[in-house]
Amino acid sequence: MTTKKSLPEKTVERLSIYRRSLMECLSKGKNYIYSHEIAKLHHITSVQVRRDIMLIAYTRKITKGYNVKELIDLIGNIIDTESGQNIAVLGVGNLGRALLGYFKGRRTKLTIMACFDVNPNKVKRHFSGVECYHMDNLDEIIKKKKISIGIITVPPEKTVEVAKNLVESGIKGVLNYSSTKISVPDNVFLEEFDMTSSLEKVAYFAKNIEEST
Amino acid sequence: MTTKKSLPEKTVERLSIYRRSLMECLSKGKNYIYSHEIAKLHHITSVQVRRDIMLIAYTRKITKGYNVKELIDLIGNIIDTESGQNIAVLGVGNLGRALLGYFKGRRTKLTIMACFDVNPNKVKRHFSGVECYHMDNLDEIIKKKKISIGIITVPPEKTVEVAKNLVESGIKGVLNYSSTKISVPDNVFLEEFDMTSSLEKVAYFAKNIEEST
DNA sequence: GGGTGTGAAGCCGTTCACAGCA
DNA sequence: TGCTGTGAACGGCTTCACACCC
Repeated sequence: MTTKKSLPEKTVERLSIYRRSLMECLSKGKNYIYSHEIAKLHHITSVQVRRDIMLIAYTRKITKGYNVKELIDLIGNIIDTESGQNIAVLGVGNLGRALLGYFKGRRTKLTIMACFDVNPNKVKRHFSGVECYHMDNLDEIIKKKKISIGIITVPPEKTVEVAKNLVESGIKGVLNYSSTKISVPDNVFLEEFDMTSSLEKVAYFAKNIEEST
Repeated sequence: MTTKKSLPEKTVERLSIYRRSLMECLSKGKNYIYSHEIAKLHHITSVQVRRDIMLIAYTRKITKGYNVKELIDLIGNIIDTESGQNIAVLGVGNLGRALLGYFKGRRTKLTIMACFDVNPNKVKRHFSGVECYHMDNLDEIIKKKKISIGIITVPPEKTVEVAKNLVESGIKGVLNYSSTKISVPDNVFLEEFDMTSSLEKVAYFAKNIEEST
């Protein structure tokens, strides 16, 4: 359908970040912005910014700087869906609650519609305004609330099962924060983030910087 | 000094992950392992695994499969330091507590020695066994406890200041989970992770998978 | 001059294809 | 035959260098 073939992953990430700071600019009354200004905000190069914008900007009217409002809309057209997408958080531990708090009251097209846990003390309570359901009702709620994205924050030993259930319920994207890796079919997008290995990576390079001086 | 020039970032991340599952193997009494077995555990290719190991394995005695114990030690030699490294968590919100819980009782060479907050109700309390100090004492504690790595989980508006203080206290590595980007001198290793943009990325690709069917 | 858009080059990381060993 | 180690090809992303416009 759409001619726009899928953007590079990195570009999508950056566009999302640009948009946030562009919205801040707008709220400060700044209506035009240069690529090098955006670049400075995010500590990248202006070429990088222009490349990214190039990939989404069909219109080519060359003026000085970008119209902030227009750019925000342009990014929205690409990364949002018309109707928005619904999200579930799996596991209401500290990390799950952090995420719930994080997204509370954001004005994007992404809405956290439900969270799940196995702890009866958490079920039926609300966390950052989001109701908690029992894992047993996963399939039902996902379908009822038309949830298409799941964020996994359950303990390692539960991860594989939860992932399996998500996929079976027809989820389209999974963000896995558990240290246990999962696999999903090709028609589900998977992003995994391992907090331990990130930290060990930082430790490794911090050490090496020290050594090389 | 060391001839081993800095490893690729991705390799370091994976080695850290390999080690975790290797230790699990060992505890199950599995003493030898093939590259394709490691690969399967992490859903990557066996070539990738062998490449990674190639970069750290000076010795070349070709047998069938790797000695698990040896491999663990080998990875440790590369990514750990002799004496270990000390870590501080900045901000004891949900995310900070998640991280503190996460690393509690891990047997790596990385130890969380302190956490910091501005909330007087948190200061002096212990979280997952780690004492919480007031942000005002950052410099003092960092030096006293020889902390070389900081994990930032404070709210966006505090991020820049906290980062500045960390750098001034002589920190060597920073892992920034705040949505506000920071900049650090060249002699400090910086890794940033933005939860919002990860989620928006997943949403974008989840959407696109759907469309392209 | 100070901006933007972009072909071409470069870099980094992954995969292919295959040699060599048990 | 089945594994490991590795040169070479490949692909994705970033940077260079420069044309073009106000």
